[in-house]
Amino acid sequence: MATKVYIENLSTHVGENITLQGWLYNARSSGKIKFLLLRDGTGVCQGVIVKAVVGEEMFNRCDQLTQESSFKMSGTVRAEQRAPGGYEMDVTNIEIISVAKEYPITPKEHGVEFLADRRHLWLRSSRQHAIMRVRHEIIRSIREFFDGRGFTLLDAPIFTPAACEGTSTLFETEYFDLGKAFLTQSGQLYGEAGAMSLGKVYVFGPTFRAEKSKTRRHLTEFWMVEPEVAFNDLNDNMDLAEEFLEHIVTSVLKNRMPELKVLERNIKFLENVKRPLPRVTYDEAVEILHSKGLPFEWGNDLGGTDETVISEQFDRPVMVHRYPAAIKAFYMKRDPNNDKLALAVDVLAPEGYGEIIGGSQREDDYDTLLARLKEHNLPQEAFDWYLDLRRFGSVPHAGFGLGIERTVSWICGLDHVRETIPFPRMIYRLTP
RNA sequence: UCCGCGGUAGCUCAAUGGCAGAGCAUGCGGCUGUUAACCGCAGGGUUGUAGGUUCGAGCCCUACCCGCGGAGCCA
Repeated sequence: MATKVYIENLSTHVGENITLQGWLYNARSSGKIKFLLLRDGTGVCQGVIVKAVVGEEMFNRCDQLTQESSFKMSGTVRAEQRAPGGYEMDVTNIEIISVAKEYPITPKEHGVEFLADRRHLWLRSSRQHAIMRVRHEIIRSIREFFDGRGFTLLDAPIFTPAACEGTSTLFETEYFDLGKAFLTQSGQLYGEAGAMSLGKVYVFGPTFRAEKSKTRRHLTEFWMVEPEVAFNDLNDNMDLAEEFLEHIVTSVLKNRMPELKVLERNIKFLENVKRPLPRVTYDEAVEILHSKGLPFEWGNDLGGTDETVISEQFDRPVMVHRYPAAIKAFYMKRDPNNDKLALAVDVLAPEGYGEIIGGSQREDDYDTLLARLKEHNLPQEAFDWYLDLRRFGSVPHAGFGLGIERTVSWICGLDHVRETIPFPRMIYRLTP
């Protein structure tokens, strides 16, 4: 048996006799020559099989290989201008591992519903493969960013006793003799506790929303990374967010360009993601909307169309800060210069991808936070531990949350978040 | 929850109220450089469900089922 090699490493094996292991991606044949496209998870390589070289028996054996059949292919690696990856193999031996039944996903077009029902197979297609690799690079670079800056990963619980923000509809479940438990919608409150111990932390895990949202931007289960830093104010928070975004996008451009090419992503907007990112206040954002003729009333939250119009004014992500406090969560600190405003910041991605980051400086005064809890009709007992963070050595602190799937969707240039996660969970989809 | 759109072959889609079709996939045959290969032949249908109008319904009408994406809410 020749050396086993991955397709991504073919360039170091030119002229050698090696073996590739994988699945049949596609096949073309003539009377005396066949072309087998083998994919192995790292790439696709075309094997050239000439009847006069391998003999009639092996040549005919290849006909058993249906789409997605698994097999081994041995032969000599050769640089080839015409091959998509730059290399192909002159095959001398084929070993069939498993012949695939008729594969439902053909190289032609399919509808999203058909593909979603076969998500476990859809993941094998080149486009989904590319998205998963970009998703991994985004997550890898996020960890690299925080780990390289003295942050500690702090895992927040999935089961929580009450809503974090009091507004969203949550999934609930029976929890032994303790009544109801809810699936977390955010690890932030726990991140704040971690920041008071470790200074700089990030929570990274799945979150759940039971809202009946049916849009291209919503999942019921999605991943969020939430840094929280003691002694940071809103400006520090925005500095961190823009450096963070720059790092993620730079990493993807550096390490996943072939995948972006598969996705036919126009990288113009990605290359623009450099500090500083533009910062506008909510008031200025409202002025932008009015100047564009949109009927927007001060005090409302920005809708999807509003976000798109604002983001179109800039060539890179834009930070909108100091929102009306009335439309933001109870834990956000008010602007000392204007009690109607919260020290909040949202980052809007370009090209209409909407909000990818939401964050704020947190209310650090005990009495004020207690009053906010009452204003929002939240049960004080459930937040008693959270109030403790203000009882025992409270400090200014701030943080934000970045939605992984929306970020993947934006960087890949997709039109729906359902393709950004291996097995999406949506209101009408729990399978596969 | 509300608004809008859709459901025809395994898949993607056509079909003025008048014989239900094409491409791909599958099977068979052909082809020595194919790039979603190409050429020929073949099999493949309860037009989402139930009613109604009509000489005649995939098409028009009513109800229901399922799905899609937009609003709201949010990442």
